[in-house]
Amino acid sequence: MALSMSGDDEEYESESEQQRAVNRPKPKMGSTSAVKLPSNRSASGARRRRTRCRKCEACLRTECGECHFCKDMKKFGGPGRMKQSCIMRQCIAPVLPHTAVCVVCKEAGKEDTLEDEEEKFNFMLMECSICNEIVHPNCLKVSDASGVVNDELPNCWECPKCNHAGKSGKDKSDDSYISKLLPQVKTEKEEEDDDDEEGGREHPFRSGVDRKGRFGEAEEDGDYRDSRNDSLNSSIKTPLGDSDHSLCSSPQAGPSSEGGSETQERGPRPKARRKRRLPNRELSRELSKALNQEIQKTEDCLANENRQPLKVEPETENEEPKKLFRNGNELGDQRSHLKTKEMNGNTWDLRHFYPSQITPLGFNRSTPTTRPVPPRSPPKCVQMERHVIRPPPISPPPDRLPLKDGKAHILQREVWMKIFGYLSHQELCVCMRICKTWNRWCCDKRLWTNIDLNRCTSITPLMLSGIIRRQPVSLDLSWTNISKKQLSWLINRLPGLRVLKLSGCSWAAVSALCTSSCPLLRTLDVQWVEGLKDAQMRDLLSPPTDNRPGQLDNRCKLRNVEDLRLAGLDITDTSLRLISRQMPLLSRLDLSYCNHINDQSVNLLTAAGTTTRDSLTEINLSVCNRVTDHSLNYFKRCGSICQIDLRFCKQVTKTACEHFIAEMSVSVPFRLKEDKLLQKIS
DNA sequence: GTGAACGTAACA
DNA sequence: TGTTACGTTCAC
Repeated sequence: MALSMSGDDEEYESESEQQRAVNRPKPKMGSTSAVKLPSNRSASGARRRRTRCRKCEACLRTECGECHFCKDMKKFGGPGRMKQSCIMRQCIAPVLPHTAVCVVCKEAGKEDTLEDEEEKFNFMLMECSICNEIVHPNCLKVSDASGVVNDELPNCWECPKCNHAGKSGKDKSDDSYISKLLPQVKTEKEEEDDDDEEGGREHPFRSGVDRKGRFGEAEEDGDYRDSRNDSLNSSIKTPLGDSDHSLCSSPQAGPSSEGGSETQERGPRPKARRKRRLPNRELSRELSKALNQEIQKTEDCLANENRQPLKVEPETENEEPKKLFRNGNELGDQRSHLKTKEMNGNTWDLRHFYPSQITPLGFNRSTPTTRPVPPRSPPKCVQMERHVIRPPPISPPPDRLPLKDGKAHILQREVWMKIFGYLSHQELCVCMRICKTWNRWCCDKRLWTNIDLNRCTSITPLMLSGIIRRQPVSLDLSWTNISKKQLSWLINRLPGLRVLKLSGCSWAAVSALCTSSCPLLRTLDVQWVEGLKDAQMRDLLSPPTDNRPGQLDNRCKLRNVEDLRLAGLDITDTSLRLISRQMPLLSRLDLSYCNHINDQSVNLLTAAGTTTRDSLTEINLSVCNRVTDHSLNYFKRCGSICQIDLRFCKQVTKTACEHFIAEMSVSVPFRLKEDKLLQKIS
């Protein structure tokens, strides 16, 4: 490529223009788009394309063949126009290409030849996210300069020059809002870093506790004990994304600088740290006021650190973060009931009236008329789609916790991970505030396989990015006011999602499933979804309607679902026909509280030639008042049936159940676990 | 605002 | 040389 990596704006532009003139006299699309600078005019170097790390979990995957981009590929029968990587193979840590060299010495990265962590850092190539220049930190002869290492992306920092000049990926001069808020938060960390330096290196635990205490802004300059208590309190309010604060604005780390960057300065060399910008006390006050807004900005910061161009959208819903905090304690921790006092009565009641596992207790079908109306309009999440939120790698470095004296803690990361595995998500959020290393470790997706946002009254952009960063296998968004756009955004970024719970959401939101492909989904919970009837079910189960080239796929989007929860829906046999055809792996089906379900429905599901006849193992027909004793005869056809829930079916008699058990006992022994709840004796 | 399209960097 | 896919532009 003829582009100069060290060239200034003019040089680059002119060259780019030349190319444009030569290669495409009449450009239809972008010309040298892959290397053309973003609108950031302060950039001084050509932007270097990054490439796969080839090591991360995503890189090691094979193409799914199912996603939008795979379908475009020629190998999968598409036209090959989009030229994008499989959604499942989006590299978590894209690296600089092998051809990248230092703009000063023209040499490649030399960290591999060194042992010492800090030396490694000084001799590795670092790309500035602002000016795009790639240098060895060691080659910068700037004294008393400070670079800010991007924790999220390998070999990425804000170089001392840009950092010193106060430049940003965003044009601060044009955005007083950001310039007012983001730097303040950074400064908070900078203050600590400065303190660290002044007082020598601090034990990471102590340092971290202070940090989180201040960050949560519970108190100003509280002592250790106070700040610990405060942090615990604030942790209860910790939102999903909140703990990413420290990750996002963590000034240090980077692949080779982990720990090393915490060591003392070495002469005039630039080092990765942040500069003091505000007195801490003043900052704390400011931070207290600005914290809510800053949460959203943190995500912008995060995205910015990922070197994605993004627009800045001021957070207009100032009270949002409070709600976010309140709901944060829901995260996967069913043990917590702390939030119930703070929730409105309606939501509180519903939480208790509609457990996810329906256990009919006599309440009737009319109850759902008090379906929780989302208390607020869905929050804006427009900008979320511009962000690339990269999930943290499995087993993020370092291997051991760096200690005050420069040594490493005796326990290895995996031992810590086992310990973290015993903690609730709330407690993990506390841990994430302790120190940078714990922050990284606690974000490991193995600790977040199940994220529960059930009944969060407001799903915010920050929460969405927090979810993406944790890549859960199971996600419960039941009774939330998530919007279609948000859900679509989520689904497309959770390729490994197996369990999705959307009960009580609106059809408007759930309809996102119609346009998104989630081939790995095994459990889908759409019970009590408002407006979900036969017509919507057809949309949900029918193949994609996109007929553009490469988009042809006649298979059901939910063909691999094994567990389908449809309680409380006004669906009829029309839907059941579709289900029996389109879901060959369906094993568990919940049709409780479905008033239109009758014997004929059961007949359909168990008819000869249907896959459900053999695949069904559990069926819930409780409180289906049109189901009669006759249905039990149909269930005798099912080869794999293990549980039939007919509780509170008015037209089903205990006698019929006992008769069923007696007949089946010849081949498959059943018992009555409860009244009209038939269960196979294993 | 969104996503398709595409030039071309990166690499085998 | 062929393939993959990053980063950008622009039509809708």
